[in-house]
Amino acid sequence: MARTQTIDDDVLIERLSHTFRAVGYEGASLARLAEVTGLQKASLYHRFPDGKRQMAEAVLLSAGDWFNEHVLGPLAGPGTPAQRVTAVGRALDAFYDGGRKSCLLNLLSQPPGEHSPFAQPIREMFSALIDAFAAVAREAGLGDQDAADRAVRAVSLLQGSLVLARGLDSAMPFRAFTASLGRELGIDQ
Amino acid sequence: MARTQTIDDDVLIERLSHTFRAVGYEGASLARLAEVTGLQKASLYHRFPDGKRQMAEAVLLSAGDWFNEHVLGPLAGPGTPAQRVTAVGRALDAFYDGGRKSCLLNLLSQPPGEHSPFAQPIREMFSALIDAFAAVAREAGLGDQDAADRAVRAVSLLQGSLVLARGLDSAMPFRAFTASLGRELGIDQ
DNA sequence: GTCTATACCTTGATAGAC
DNA sequence: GTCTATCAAGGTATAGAC
Repeated sequence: MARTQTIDDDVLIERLSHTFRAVGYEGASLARLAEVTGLQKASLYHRFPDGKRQMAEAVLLSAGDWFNEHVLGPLAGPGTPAQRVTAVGRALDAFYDGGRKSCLLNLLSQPPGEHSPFAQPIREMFSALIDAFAAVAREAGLGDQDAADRAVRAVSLLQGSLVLARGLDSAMPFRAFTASLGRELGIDQ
Repeated sequence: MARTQTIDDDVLIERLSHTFRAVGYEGASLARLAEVTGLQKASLYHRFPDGKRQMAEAVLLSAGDWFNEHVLGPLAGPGTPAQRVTAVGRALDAFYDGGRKSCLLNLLSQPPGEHSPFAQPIREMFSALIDAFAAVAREAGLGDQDAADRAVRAVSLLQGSLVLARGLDSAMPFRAFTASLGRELGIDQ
């Protein structure tokens, strides 16, 4: 035994993600990451030779893939704007577990020093979500400027409702966000 | 020398606050805190016998005082709702330096273990701000439920715009928030 | 009240056996 | 591919002189 992989890449990433989202980058010590994955630290380094930073990058990349498939894709896909936004609301609810899980883009925004290796992917993912919201709002009939403003507001609301949900230890703010997303983007429901 | 206090309590707290808001709780090492305050670690422990946790608590308390004086007070004070909200918008702009500084309530929400010593004050401060926003919205003529919903949205927008401002490295989302605060609370401008 | 010096522990990371 | 054992560095915290 132990010559073959004991834990699948997907499961591994999932558990790392869970930990980073729960305690943040600095709070996720290697000892903790080893514990939640059931691997020893040396085994984690075998999978991620560049260490913790690479683990977080992999988690961020995985989250980006999920977002592309379940959020950005559907937003640009078939169906009426209302249908698409409703589907995306459900996807976000699943992704953030009804407001119980935090967003990596928030948690990874404040760690190492000034030039974080996560800064660029974070910026890109925020921008992509804003653009996708703005596009669907334009499709629903809004002008360019109005659609852009509402898209920024919608992403702010998403992030802020998650912060508030954690701070209040209540799912309510996030539920209010998902319920209001369509209206926020100027889409009749 | 060195038998008398070399740095005033207010200045000390201010510099600690600046650091916690810049790099978060775990990112704020004692070495760093000593450096920014100009004190040695042992001197910090003389001022805060319970160590780093107590420093963060003091910073949180100080921020709470500032909020009471410049935000919660004015919101309940004299003037029309529109005037009060405008003044509070300016205060928030100063407090968050136009979106360049983060919110302690976000940064301190995710650190030590499950039962953070900051959880309760954070919850109370979020609740107080929501209540204050709701009260002024009711004064402006909104119904109880509508006012409560909008207050939660306003606080979510505040937090989210700060997250987004940091992630995008742009003041725009936060500026958009302060500009829209009155409208958000149902107040004619 | 602040300092220098240090104790002690946890951190991220590596070496080498199996 | 995973393990045990270990390392140097940096973390929080303390002792004791001035």
